Amino acid sequence: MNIGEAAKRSGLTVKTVRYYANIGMVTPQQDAETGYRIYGDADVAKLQFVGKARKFNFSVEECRELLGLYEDRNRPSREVKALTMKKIAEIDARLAELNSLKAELSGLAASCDGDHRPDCPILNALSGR
Amino acid sequence: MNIGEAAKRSGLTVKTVRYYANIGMVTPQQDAETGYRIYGDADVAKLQFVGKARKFNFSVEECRELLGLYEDRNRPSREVKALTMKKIAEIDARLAELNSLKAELSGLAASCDGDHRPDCPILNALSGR
DNA sequence: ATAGACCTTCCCCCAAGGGGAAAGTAAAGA
DNA sequence: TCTTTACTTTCCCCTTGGGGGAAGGTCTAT
Repeated sequence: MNIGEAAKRSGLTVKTVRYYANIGMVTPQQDAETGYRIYGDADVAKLQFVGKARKFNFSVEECRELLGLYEDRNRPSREVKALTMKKIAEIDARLAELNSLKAELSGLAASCDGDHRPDCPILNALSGR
Repeated sequence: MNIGEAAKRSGLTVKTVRYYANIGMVTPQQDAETGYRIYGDADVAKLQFVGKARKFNFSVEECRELLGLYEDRNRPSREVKALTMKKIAEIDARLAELNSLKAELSGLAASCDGDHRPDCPILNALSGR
């Protein structure tokens, strides 16, 4: 099938599918005459795989790694789990960061009347006073 | 003072300070002869202000807006509070997203033995099986 | 034959700077 | 005074993960 159909079946955009081909992540066959990319069912499966992994916040490089593990029928599940745990740890770090940020901003917002008057504790805090 | 001193006092890198000058956020005077940027105390205060706002996750464009409000001695504090509340809402949305992501990944990780055997529920989930 | 829907490569764009080259300037030591 | 070193300038490419669009080739239907 052509790239449009592969994109539709995998739920990705044509641009994205072409990008994955360019970076060597999912490399379809190519029609020597027209230059058209030719996708098979296995390619579409890989595209879907990568699409899901991306939704799980894995970076493109991590997706490449996961895809390698996915294709290796003998790899230990340990490696996949390690990657997943690392990703969870990253999310935890980001959660902690955002939570403390939210607490600080909430504190600032609570101290600001938010009316027509110009006095603003938020700006005062930002300006270091 | 020169850009290096301004950077040190504001806690930013020289690159960042130069970038802020280029995009018109904090525009110092310039020595007509040497082309050196000349920063005053007011410029350093603005740089510090922007630095703090950036740490609070405000985008550069939002910092520009906050800086405008900061310089306008008559603006209503309402506007500043609105910007802050919007930022808090964004953080909340991101927190919700990350939390659900973490739940899904944790579920996957828990179902995976993570040993030497090749069977891996994580990869199975990603491949849609 | 020709229109419309595909496809290709190519190049620029986003945020928010970082890295580094080439060249000018300033300050301090020998 | 000369030289070294530190500092500054502009310029250009790099990052993530593609999006937008131009110019041009291809395919399908009428």
